[in-house]
Amino acid sequence: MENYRKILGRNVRAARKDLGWSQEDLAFETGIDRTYISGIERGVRNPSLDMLVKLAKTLKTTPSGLLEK
Amino acid sequence: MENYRKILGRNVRAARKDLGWSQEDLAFETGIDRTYISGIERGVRNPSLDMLVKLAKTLKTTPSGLLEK
DNA sequence: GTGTGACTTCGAGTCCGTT
DNA sequence: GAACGGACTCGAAGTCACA
Repeated sequence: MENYRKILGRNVRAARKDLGWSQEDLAFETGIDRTYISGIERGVRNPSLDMLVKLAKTLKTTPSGLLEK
Repeated sequence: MENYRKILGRNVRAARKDLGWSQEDLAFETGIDRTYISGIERGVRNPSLDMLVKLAKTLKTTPSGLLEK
């Protein structure tokens, strides 16, 4: 089973760095806690669809895009 | 804001019907409760990433594919 | 065969801190 | 700036009876 938490983590981190943001910046922009962002990027969290949508919007991509390998 | 719960619901229902399955069939194959499947298809639930992965695998698609418009 | 409201339980998500 | 831990709150997970 492919680990989609890891895939999501990689994609979030890449998209965030593309924007030149720190985790704290992304936390502020999304309104999501910074420790939670950290957990998502490390692949240890299991976020809800609403979270994926928030992240995707802020990172200027789509939920679908965040889950592509 | 596009409603990704509805998008997911539409895609799950379409993929399920493509396989000629009832909600009960899908519930059995995924191990998820039938009423929970119903809630996802109607867009009233906010499923986690792990749920999306389970559904995608059983429906022979990908989490990313389930979130495309 | 599906929609729906109500319910309990446990993990999603927040907030504080330290390394 | 980021990883990690503890304690907390609230909503997702999971189930049921009934329409």
